[in-house]
Amino acid sequence: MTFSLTSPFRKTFSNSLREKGLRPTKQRECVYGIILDKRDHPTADDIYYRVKKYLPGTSFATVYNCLETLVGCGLVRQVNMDRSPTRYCPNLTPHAHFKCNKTGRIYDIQIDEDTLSRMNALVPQGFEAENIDLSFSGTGNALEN
Amino acid sequence: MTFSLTSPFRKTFSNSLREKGLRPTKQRECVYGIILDKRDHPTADDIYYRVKKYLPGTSFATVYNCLETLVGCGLVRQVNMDRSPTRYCPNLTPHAHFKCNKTGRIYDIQIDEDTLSRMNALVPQGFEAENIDLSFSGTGNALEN
DNA sequence: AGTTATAAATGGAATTATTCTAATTATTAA
DNA sequence: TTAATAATTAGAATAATTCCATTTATAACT
Ligand SMILES: [Mn+2]
Ligand SMILES: [Mn+2]
Ligand SMILES: [Zn+2]
Ligand SMILES: [Zn+2]
Repeated sequence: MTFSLTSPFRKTFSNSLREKGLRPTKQRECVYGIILDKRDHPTADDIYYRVKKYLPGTSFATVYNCLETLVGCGLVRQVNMDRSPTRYCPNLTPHAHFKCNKTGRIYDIQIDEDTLSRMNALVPQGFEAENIDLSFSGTGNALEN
Repeated sequence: MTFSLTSPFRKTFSNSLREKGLRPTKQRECVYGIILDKRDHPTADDIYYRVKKYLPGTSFATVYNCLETLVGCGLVRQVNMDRSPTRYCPNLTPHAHFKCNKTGRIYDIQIDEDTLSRMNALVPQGFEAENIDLSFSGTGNALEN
């Protein structure tokens, strides 16, 4: 059994890929579905093992390939904290990340427009920022989930 | 010839180490001096080759050991952007980093108190942030240096 | 100064996340 | 269908960093 996206997500998925002349394969759909399904910022490794439950033949290289493709299409975002393995996030709104050093869990933190524009205003003249990255680490309650 | 710190820095250096019962070795002094000397956010690799000019017998492991020690003493900070090699920064004031995707150079960007406290205010109740990390990437003029 | 205890430095091997390569398989369009 | 092309696969390669066992340096104490 393959991992099937629900209608609205499947539409976004195949449109985004086809716009770039890429093919909506079952591996790509599965990887995307898994990232959407449990928004816990999984690593490639995490994703690999989850994908295997649906498509047992999937290789590690494929997971990395799919992730690169999905990032390239703007469907998911990479999250890097320190030197730990890259994590993947389907939340496309402007948001920061909080990593709890006790549990290792990563939480989304919304950024309001005001604070966001203040952060952007830090960038001096002559510089053009294409990307902002804000992350916190410390300890956080794990009440949610 | 060993890399010698100027008096005020040497004082900070040996005090910070001795506070933790650590020894101010010539390798540690050299690594610290190199990071202070050219504030270009060098990688361990960069630092290794610069150190070798002063202390040719230095090993890679030692550079990593010294860096870990200096970070532990709060004399330098690690800067991580994406998955690229860790860089080292002697600027201990609250500041963000801007990476130019064309040149690879990393620039310090000061953060004013106001913006800083707004960023801190994003952290929800129940979470205690020990660290903030703000980084930008894009294109920047390389006029300085 | 000389001895001893401990910390640090060293070279090389090991680890680990990620990327690359060459061969096979799937998808699409004609 | 067939042919062209793109994607997947297994495994090798890469690269930053860490680990390990040994040697050397440092500092405290005679
Ligand atoms: Mn895992
Ligand atoms: Mn270099
Ligand atoms: Zn997120
Ligand atoms: Zn800096």
